Amino acid sequence: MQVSLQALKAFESAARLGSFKLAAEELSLTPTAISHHISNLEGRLSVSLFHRHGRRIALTGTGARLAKATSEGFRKIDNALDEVMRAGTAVRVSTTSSLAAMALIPAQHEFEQANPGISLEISTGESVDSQSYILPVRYGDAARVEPSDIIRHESFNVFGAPGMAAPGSWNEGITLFTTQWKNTALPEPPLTAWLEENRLQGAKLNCVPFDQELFGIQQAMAGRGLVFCSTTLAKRLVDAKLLQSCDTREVASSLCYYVPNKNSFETRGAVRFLEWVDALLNG
Amino acid sequence: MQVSLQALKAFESAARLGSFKLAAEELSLTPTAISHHISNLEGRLSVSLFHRHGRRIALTGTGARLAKATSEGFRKIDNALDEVMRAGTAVRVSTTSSLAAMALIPAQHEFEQANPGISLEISTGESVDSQSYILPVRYGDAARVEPSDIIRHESFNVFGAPGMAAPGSWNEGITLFTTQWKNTALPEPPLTAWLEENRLQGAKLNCVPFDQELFGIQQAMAGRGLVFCSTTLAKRLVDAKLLQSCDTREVASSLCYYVPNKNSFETRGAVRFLEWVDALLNG
DNA sequence: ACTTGCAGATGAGCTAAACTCATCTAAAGT
DNA sequence: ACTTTAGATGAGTTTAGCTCATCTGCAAGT
Repeated sequence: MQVSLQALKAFESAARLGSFKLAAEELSLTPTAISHHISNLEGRLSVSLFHRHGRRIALTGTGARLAKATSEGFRKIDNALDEVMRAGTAVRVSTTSSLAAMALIPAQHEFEQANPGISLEISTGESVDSQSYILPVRYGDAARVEPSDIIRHESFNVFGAPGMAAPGSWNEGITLFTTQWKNTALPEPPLTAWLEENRLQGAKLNCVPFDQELFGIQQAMAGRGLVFCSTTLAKRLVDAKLLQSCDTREVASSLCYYVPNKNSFETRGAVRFLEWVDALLNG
Repeated sequence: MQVSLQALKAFESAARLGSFKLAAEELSLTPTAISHHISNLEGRLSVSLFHRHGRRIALTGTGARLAKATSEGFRKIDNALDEVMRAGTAVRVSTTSSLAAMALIPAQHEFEQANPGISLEISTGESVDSQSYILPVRYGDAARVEPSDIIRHESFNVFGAPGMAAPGSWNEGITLFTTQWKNTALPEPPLTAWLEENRLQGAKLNCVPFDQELFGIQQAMAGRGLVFCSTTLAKRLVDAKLLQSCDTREVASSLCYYVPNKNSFETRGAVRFLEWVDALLNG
């Protein structure tokens, strides 16, 4: 190889900082090493890169041109490296508020315990969703999604706080929190199917819709009524006895959680996360 | 330092060529070295960069992203390095056809003899002129040029082939080749001043203009007449006895050869060339 | 099915590149 | 004039990076 990349790195740093001493600090080397590198470089290129006026140095014209190119080149490489490095030691997941709040965030610590060295970042919101290196967990119509991308087919049931859970009769004018998505492309929660399945078509229900399942669940936990929601979201709360189902039978829906291009996520962290989330939701 | 730049270089090459073997050839290393570098890199980044299917390798998604950035980064650096390296070992000069053909090119070999390790490239033409790392030697009006940029104030005289050189009388209807620049911004060659200086205002001259001094000089050398041209261009031919002056007195002109921003050329080659060309034209 | 050849992985050992230390020089501040 | 600071220089030391030898697994030829 003609010129040493380390020498170039030293030069780039010295050129940018205008001092061998500072470059040495930046690269955790001695000023001597920088000096050697640069004179080596100047020798190989038979060009002088710095003017030396005693202890003061200044780039020559050629030096300045080279510095510009090396700085840009190394910056490009360093940025990519940073991204990749984060991809190796962290998984960045974006998902719906409800799944994040009810399932993923409460279990986040368990993931990190089970996978030391991989940190899990969970975020919600549109803006985060489609940037590169982010693993999006979306909620959608199973019929419109690549089957191999699906991580959980959703079922629904009615849940309530322990005291509320088993109403003597479904005709007492019970408040039932339901969900009405803002996004009209999403299939409706299968409330009529559930009423049929449980032979409660005639029940006297006071339905109160929210635009996110999360809110209805919180209302139910607080004892303000029952909630018709997905079993996935309720699971953890049921296990913790903060919520219980009403001896009713759950019904399947056409909703599912999925990860677009699931199989294209091949980093260690992403693979572990996908295994873990599968166990969490389906296990 | 976190990751080794040589490892990145190895990775970049392997990614681009799709083979450790070919990368090894490109970098003059053994395939083993490439393999070590890449597994080192994968270890440090805790990411796999290549899929291995037996003896076949393919980039992972992460690998492809990193490869794109490293390729671009290193390409930028390598290009700059190439340019600088040429700047150190070669001077690239552009100038007028006349100066190139009559003065610089004939003496090119002498420069390279006197400066081993520096090669001199001489080119003419508009397109070459203002690209970076090119040292342009231009012909122009001394009054409009930064004095420190001037390398030669031009004088003019009349020359002819040895047989032709001393006409018995200036009234024999002599053919005189002159120059009429295409570029009207250039001062005219000082023919009237020369005629006055030599008291030949009344001479019977058959003036034939060309748009470059070169052509008139060639005509004169071929014995077709005399030429009114700059002493710089004639000098070498006079020394070689291919041309001689007519016992007339030369006159100064406002024309000069100059190098824009002459003092900003600080490469070894450029400095040597400027010293040399000064000696060549003025010495 | 067996052989041969090829591409890459792995581990040990060696070499040269890269780093540091000690010493020196020149300029700038005190 | 004295001290301090930034860098140059040369010799000595460390370690990153290379090669060699060996091993594995696939694919193509016989």
